[in-house]
Amino acid sequence: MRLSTKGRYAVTAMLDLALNGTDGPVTLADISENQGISLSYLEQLFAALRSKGLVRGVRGPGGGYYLGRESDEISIADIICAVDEWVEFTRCKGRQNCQDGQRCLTHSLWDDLSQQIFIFLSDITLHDLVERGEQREAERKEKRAAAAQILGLKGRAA
Amino acid sequence: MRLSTKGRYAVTAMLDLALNGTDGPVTLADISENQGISLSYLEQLFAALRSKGLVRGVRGPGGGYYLGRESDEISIADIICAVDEWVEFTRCKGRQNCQDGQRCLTHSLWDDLSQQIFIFLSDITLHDLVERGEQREAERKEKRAAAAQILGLKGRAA
DNA sequence: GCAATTACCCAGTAATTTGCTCGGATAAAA
DNA sequence: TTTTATCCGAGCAAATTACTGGGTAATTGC
Repeated sequence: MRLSTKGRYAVTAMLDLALNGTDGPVTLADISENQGISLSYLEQLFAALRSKGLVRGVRGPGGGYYLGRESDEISIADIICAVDEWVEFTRCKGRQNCQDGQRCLTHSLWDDLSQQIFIFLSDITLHDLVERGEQREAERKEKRAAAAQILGLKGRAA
Repeated sequence: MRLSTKGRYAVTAMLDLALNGTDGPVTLADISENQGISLSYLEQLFAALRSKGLVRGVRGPGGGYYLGRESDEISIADIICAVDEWVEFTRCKGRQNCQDGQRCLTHSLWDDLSQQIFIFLSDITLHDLVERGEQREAERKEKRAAAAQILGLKGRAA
């Protein structure tokens, strides 16, 4: 598993899509402005995402991108693997000195850990994140309302 | 959170230390050979690990490195953060267009996820990995023994 | 004392990755 | 047919990764 800024860009872009793509496609120009990523770089990322079926492009005016599947069918691992090219685990390829247990042990331990991280991120979907975000948002709103009421600012909070 | 090959190198090197450092310090030359990392690069990594107290160096012949703490007191997150310089979350620093909910929402969602990965890796210690490795090793040995017995190769397995 | 061995330190640099600019081509809506 | 958008690819600056090679400082065994 690998987690770079590239992966972060891809995830935030996909989140943008999940949030704003409910009524019509979202243009890369919009995402570019929202997330502060250059249009060309987004194009690169979305080429990878598209090839993996994670997004669907619609050309022409009024066009843009849709999610390729339902947001609860797209895991964070899917997204990161799509753009990070997933250069396979370090299974001691080529290094023949890894036959005898001791030496290769650390590698297999790392592989196990890597696998765990992968599974962890495979269990989190775009939908989960959005939902969690809404929940937080609601909590915050509630807190603000409660605070406003305690302070007697408005009688009943907006 | 960030997870690069640099972090992988650091983790496998620390695993090497945890496995082989029980009777005396381990030299970087050994780790270099075991893990296939250049000596100088290891020095760089260990300078960072040392500055965070994760390893302790001993100079002179017969010297090398010890773990700085007990292996169950060193988390994977500790190691990765030590070498990856932990360039802070993208909390929309500088970008003032992130005031209004919608735009900054994706960023805070990413931050949440990043935080979750961090916590996940903070809960896994070197000791955990080593132990799990031994367990796997034992399972494999058991399986081999059982297989040998079933096949009647040795009567009782070694 | 002296030589060997190790950590420690730092400057330079090749290779790779990241993220961007630019210049286009194709598809669809207006 | 013009405009809007995805698509496509070459090229490039900056950052990061990983290494080479120069040393110095501490410790050991002789």
